[in-house]
Amino acid sequence: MIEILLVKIYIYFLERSEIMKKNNNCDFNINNVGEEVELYGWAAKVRNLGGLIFIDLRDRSGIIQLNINPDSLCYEVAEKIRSEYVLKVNGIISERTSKNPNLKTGEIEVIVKNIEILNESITPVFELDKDDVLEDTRLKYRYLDLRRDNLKNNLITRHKITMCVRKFLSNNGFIEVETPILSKSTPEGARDYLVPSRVNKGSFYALPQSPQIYKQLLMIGGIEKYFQIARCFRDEDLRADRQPEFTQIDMEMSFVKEEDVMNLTEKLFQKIFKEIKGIDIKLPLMRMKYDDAMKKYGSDKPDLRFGMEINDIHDIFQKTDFKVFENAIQDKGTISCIKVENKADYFSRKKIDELTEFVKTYNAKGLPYVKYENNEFTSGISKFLKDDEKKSLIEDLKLNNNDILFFAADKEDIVYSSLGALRLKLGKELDLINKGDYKLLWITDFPSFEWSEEENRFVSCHHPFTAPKDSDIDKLLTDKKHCYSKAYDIVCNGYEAGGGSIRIHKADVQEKMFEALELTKEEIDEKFGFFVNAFKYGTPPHGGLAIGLERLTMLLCETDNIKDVIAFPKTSSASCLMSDAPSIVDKKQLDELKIKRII
RNA sequence: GGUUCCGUAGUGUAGUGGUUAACACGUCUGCCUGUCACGCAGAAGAUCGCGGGUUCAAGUCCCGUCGGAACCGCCA
Repeated sequence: MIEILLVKIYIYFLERSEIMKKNNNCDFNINNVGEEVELYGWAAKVRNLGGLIFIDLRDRSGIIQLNINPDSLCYEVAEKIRSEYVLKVNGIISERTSKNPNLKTGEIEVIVKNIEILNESITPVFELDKDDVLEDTRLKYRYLDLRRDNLKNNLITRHKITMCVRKFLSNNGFIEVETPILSKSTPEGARDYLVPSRVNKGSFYALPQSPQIYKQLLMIGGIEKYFQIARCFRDEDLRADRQPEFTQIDMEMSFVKEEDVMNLTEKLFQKIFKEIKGIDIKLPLMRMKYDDAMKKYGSDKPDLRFGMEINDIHDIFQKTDFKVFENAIQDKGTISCIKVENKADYFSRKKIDELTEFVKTYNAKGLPYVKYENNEFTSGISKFLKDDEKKSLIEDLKLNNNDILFFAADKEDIVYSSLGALRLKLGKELDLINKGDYKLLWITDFPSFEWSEEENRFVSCHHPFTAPKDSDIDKLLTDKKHCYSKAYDIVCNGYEAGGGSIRIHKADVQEKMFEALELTKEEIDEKFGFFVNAFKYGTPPHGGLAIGLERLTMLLCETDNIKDVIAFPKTSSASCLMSDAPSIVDKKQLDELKIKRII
C-alpha cells in the first residue's frame, strides 16, 4: 500500500515538475479551435486593458495571444506579469473576435485557464520589438538579441545550410572527420592564435587557420572523400565580413582534377540555393580567369550583378600629352576607365572630390574624369584629350550623351584595385544591384605567387600546397611571376564564398615549392618535416575546397555584416562585449604554464 | 600599424560656448473589458565614456585616453 502511495506521490510530482515543451505557439491555427493546449514561452508584450489582459506569448516559433479574463482564477497572477517573464500556460484555443492579419496565429487566441510564472525577468535593457538598437548594445546583451526574429532566423538559416551540406556530401560518399584544434603552427599565411602547453613548457600549440594539412594527411591516409564543418582561427584584424574565428565547410577528395571538385561544389551550391531560397542556379557556372577578372573588375571576387566593367584604354593614349597618362605609360603602368551611363549630371564637383578621396585610399593619386555632354567632352581632363583620342573613346566605349568616364593611370595593381573599388561603390550608390539577385562564378588560373613588398620575396597566392599548372612546374624556381596554379575560387555577389585547389602530391614538387618560397632546409624540416615525409608513402592525387560558412550564410540571409550570422561574435578589436574575453588570467594559471607577465 | 566617423536618462536620438540638458519609446503609479505600436493622466529616471586643458562660463572648443563602427595595410 505504502509503495503504491509513494509511486503515486512520485508521479504527482513528476507531472507537476514537468516542463518539457510539447507544442510550439505557431503549431496552431483556426483549425485547432476548441483544443486544450499547454504552452511555454516569454511574455513579449502585456496589454492590460483594466479588465481584459492580453499577453503576447513568444517562443521560438513565434507569437500567440493569451486572453485572461477578470473572472479567471489566474487573473491575479496575470496582473503581475511583465516583459520577458517566462510562462507556462494552460488554456483553450479559440477564435478571436477581432483578428490580426499580421500574426501567423492572428485568427486565434488562447483563453487562459491557468498561468504559471516559471521565472521573472528584470526590465530588458532594450525593447525586443525595436530594431533601432545599436550593435554594441545588442552584443553586450546577445542573449536578448537572440530572442529577436532577425538573429534567430539567421541562425536557423545557418543550421539549414549545414544540414543541407551534411546530407549532400554524405550522399556523395564523403565522411565527416574531425581534425585537431590544438595543432601545429605554420609559418606561411595568417598570424596564428597560440595556446601554451602546460605539459611541454615553453611550447605552444597553434589553433588551425584551416585544417589544410590534416585533410591532406587524411587523403594520404586513404579516406578518399572527407568533409568537416571546421572551426578556423586567424589572428588578423577584423572586417565587416571577417571574424577571428569562423567556420569552413572543408572538403577534400582523392583522385580528382579541378573540374571534379568544381562540378561537385557547384552542385552543392545549387542544392543549398534551392533548399534555402528556392532559387534555381543554372550549371555549369561561368569560369573566369584570374587575370581577366582583375582587368575587367579589378577584383578576384567580382560582383557580376551589374556591369560597368573596367575598360582597358591603354592603347588609345600611346601618344598622349596628358602628363598623368604619359607617366603611367612610361612607368610601364596602364590606363583604364569605367563608364557610368547617363549619369554625368549626377556627379557634381563635390561628389567627384569625395570619390577622389575614396580612390586615394587605394593608392590612386587622383581621379581624372570627363563628361560627355551634347556630343562633346566637357570638364575634368577634357582639354587634354586629342581629337583622335576623343574619337577612339567615343567609338570604343560607345559613348552616349550624359555619360561620364572615370580614369585611372598608374601601376596595374593600383589601376585595377582603385577602379574595382570605385565600380563597387558606384554600383551600390547608383542602385544598380537588384536585391535578391545571385550571380555565382568560378575564378580560375590564379598565379602561384604574389610579390610581398613587406617580406621582399614571392609568397603563395593561395597556400604552399597548391599544385602549379602541369605546364608551369618548371617555372616554380625560374619564372615565379608567370607560374599559374590549379586553384579556383567560387565567388558570389562580390564575396569569395569558397576556394580550393588541386594539391601537390609529389614530394619533389612540394619540396621545390618550399624552396621557391625561400624556406630553408631546416625550416622545411622543422615546420613540415612530418608532412613531406608522409608524401613519400604513396600520396594519391587529391584536391579540395573550403566554403566560408558565414559568408555563404550572409549571402543567403541578405546581410553584409558577418556578426548577423554568428551567435556570439567579436567586436572589431576581437573582444567579446558580453563576456569581456579576452581577459587577464590568474597568476596561478600563468605560473602553471611558466609564463611571466611583463605588462 | 594607418585613415575616417561615433560616444548625452534603460533604449534610440536632439542639443548656436550662456536658465532647471530636450523628445520618443521603455519603466513605475492611477484609471480603463477586445487590445495587438492599446488608450488617458501623472511620476521617477543623466558622473553628457574617462582624464586633463582653453574660458568669466564646456555636453558643446582643444589634447590625451578608453570603448564602438567602417575602410587601407593585413587576412596563404
